[in-house]
Amino acid sequence: MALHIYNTLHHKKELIEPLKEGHFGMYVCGPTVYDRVHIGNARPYVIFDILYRLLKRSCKVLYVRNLTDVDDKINKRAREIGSSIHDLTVQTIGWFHEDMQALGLLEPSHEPRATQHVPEMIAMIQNLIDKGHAYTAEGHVLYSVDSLREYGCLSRHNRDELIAGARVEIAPYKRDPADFVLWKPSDSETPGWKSPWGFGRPGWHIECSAMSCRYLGPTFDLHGGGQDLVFPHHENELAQSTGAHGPHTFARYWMHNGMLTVNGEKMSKSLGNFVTVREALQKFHGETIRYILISSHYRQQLDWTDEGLSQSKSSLDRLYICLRGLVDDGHENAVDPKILEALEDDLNTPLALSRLHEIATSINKAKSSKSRMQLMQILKASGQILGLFGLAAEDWFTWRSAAAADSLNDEDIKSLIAERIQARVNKDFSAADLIRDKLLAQGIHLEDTPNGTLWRR
RNA sequence: GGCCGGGUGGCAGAGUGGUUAUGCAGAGGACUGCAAAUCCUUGUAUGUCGGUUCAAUUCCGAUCCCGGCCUCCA
Repeated sequence: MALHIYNTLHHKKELIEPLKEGHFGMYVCGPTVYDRVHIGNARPYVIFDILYRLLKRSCKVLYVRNLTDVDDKINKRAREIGSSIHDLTVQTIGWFHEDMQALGLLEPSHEPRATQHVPEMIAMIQNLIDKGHAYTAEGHVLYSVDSLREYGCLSRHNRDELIAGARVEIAPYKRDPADFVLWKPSDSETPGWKSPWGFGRPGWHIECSAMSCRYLGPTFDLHGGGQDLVFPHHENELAQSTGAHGPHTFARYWMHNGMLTVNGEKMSKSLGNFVTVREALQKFHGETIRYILISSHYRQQLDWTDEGLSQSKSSLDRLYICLRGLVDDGHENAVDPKILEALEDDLNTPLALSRLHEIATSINKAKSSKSRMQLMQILKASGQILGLFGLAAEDWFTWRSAAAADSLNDEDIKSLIAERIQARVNKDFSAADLIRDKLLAQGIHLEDTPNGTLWRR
């Protein structure tokens, strides 16, 4: 089976066929760098990381994920904390990379920054003006949604509804309330660039149109992000790019992930109900966070709970227990075909995870050590396409969260285990059990095996 | 109001027009000094009401409820 993905543009699953055989170009909207990313922000990055890993098996993939480092929220935050915009964005980008690394993400091919592509944006805006898709008004350049018949086709909004929408900002310089800003004037306090329309800065959407074209060309394969970007961000990107490069298609496939919720409500900065990736990492390993993020289908909503995290931890423990004793021969191992099949069917990660557990069961039931080892290698390779099993099993079991930094350290644990072994040799089982209880109270699980006592957190 | 998605066992979460995943938690058994891990067994799950059908959790319609978007959003 070949890869099928649900295309937002056509509202159905479609066979993915690259524009250029053997090559694949994808663009994912990255963060606006004024603050730590939260778990909801991280969901698409994890999802598209898995798509990237899957595609890389058969194609040369150009994966572009931008960094938005010019935005009014950045300006506001910099003012609030008395930092320069440059320092704020550089620091936030550093945090972002730390968080993404902790979640086990591969680096994209390109991570373009908006501020480094202003000339491309200016050229594109000029192009839109020349083609009659944009107009200038009071130092602004606005996109005229009226100029593009298909405006609204991605989000299925029609023009009448947009005009009726109560939340549209009706600026006096707009010809139409639904027109959106391509370029706006800056004063001496806000960052800006010289342009044919005066000193100013780009609007929100133009950077993605300009940068996707710069790195992937006017037509490329797949564009993705969260469902909340469908309108207005992606609709407007589509309008800009189509206006500038039409009639060529912009992105051929659009892919959007469902929202993360907390107590059934969307996790968002404005509601204040968000958990930053950083905060979650204080208590749980990045792989546990990744596991919960892929334990439901990417287009479904996912409710973020502590219960879900601990279930994910337990599920991962089971898999890592199976990988104990695996001798990695360094060979590229085969991924289980059923897992590939699940992923190729619109990235069905929960089904892929269930298959991982079936393999785990067969490992535990394996009769010969040879077949056991073979299955272990399949399990590891199969998990890795999901971005799991980035650690050796023993490192997974001994990992200690920052939140538990004052709990027993490895040396304490080892010496208590040694004490207990001595007690068991002496048949002093009550002393041995006392030590075991003490460790368990600290979250340390012991396992007596024929080859000695194993422990895990 | 418009557009879109969803309601599955104690919890999480897939597939599927008939035999009904997977994990977590629970119960019983095997194993163990006892545990743990593991294996085996186990649990009358598909919001409600209709329709189509030999057969519906799955298809169709209605209805109730929940969530998302409608110019801050991943």
